Amino acid sequence: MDERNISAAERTIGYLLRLPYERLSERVYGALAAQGFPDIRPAHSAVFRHIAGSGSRVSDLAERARMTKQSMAYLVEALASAGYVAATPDPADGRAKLVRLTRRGRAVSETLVRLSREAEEELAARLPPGRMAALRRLLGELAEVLERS
Amino acid sequence: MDERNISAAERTIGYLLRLPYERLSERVYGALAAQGFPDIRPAHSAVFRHIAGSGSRVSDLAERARMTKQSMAYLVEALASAGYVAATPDPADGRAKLVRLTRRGRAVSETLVRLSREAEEELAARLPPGRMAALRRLLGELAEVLERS
DNA sequence: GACACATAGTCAGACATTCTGTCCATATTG
DNA sequence: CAATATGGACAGAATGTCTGACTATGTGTC
Repeated sequence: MDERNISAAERTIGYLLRLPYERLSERVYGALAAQGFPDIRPAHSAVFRHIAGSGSRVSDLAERARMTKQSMAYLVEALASAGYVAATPDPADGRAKLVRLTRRGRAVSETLVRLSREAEEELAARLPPGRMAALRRLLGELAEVLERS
Repeated sequence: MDERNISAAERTIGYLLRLPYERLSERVYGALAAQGFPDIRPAHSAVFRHIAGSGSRVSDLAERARMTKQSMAYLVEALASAGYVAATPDPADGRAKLVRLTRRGRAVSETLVRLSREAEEELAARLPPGRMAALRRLLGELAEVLERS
C-alpha cells in the first residue's frame, strides 16, 4: 500500500478538520501581522474569542478556553504588556481582576473577525456554490452536540 | 454586546473547525494512551500520517507535514528511541536514511485509525442521519481545493 | 575529473505554549 | 469563627516548533 497519497478512506476526520484549520490560521495571522499586529499569534485567540465586553476574569477565560488558569494568565500577561488588554481589580471580588480589551485590543478582535470572514469568502468562491454555507451549518450542528458534553 | 455566548455570526470558520478537532484529539489520544501507547502524542501524527510503507526520508516527511526538517527529525527521534520507528540508510542515497514503522509502530498507526473511526461513528450517532457523511464529503472537497495551492 | 551548487541530515540555541505543584489572599459557608 | 473553596501568582518543567550554522553526499557543467 502506497501511503504517499493517503486514501480517502484513511483520512481521519481529525485530519480533515485540521488541514483547513491550519491553512486558515496561517493566512489570517499572516495578514494580521501585515496589518500592523505582528505580535498576535494564534494562541492569543483563546483570549480574544472568549473575553466579554465588560471584562472577564482570568479563571473564566481559562475555563472557556479549556486550559489552566496559569496558561491563560501567561497569554493575558503577554497581551497586557503589549497593550492589547488591561486588567483592573474586580469591584465585586477582592481576589479577582477583570481583563478588558483596550482600544487596540478591540481593533485586533475586529480585524481577526474581518480577516477570517474574508478568508472564508475567498475559499467559498473556489468551491461550488453553497458548499461553504453547508459546511458552516454542519460544523455549527457539530459544535452544538459537542458543547452538550 | 455580550460576548459570553459568541453569536453564530461571529464564530469564525476557524473556530468551528478547531473545536471538533480538539475534542477528537483529546478523545483519540486519551484512548490510545489507555490502550498501551501513552507516549504517543498528537504531534507524532505528523509522522504516522505521512510515512510510507516502504519507508520515508525525514525530508519527505517534513515537507508533507509542512514543517522543517529539524522539527520532523525531533519527532522521528522520539519515536525511534521509543521503538515505534527505525531508520536504515537509504541504499539509493548516501546522505539519506529511510524511516520505517516497526511492528509496534504499525500497531499504533492501525489503532489510531480505528480509534478515530470509532470516535467519528459515535459522534455521527449523535447527529441526524447522514450529517457526518455530508461533513466528511465537504471537508474532502475543501481539502482538494486547498491542496491545489 | 574538478568545481559549483543543491540536498539530507545534524547540532546548538531560542522561543512559545502548555502543564503540575505550591503558595497567598480573599470569599463563602457551616 | 473555623473550614473550605476560589482567584490569582510564582517556580519549574516538558513539548513542539523555529532559525542559523555546519558536514557529508549527490548532481550537473565545463
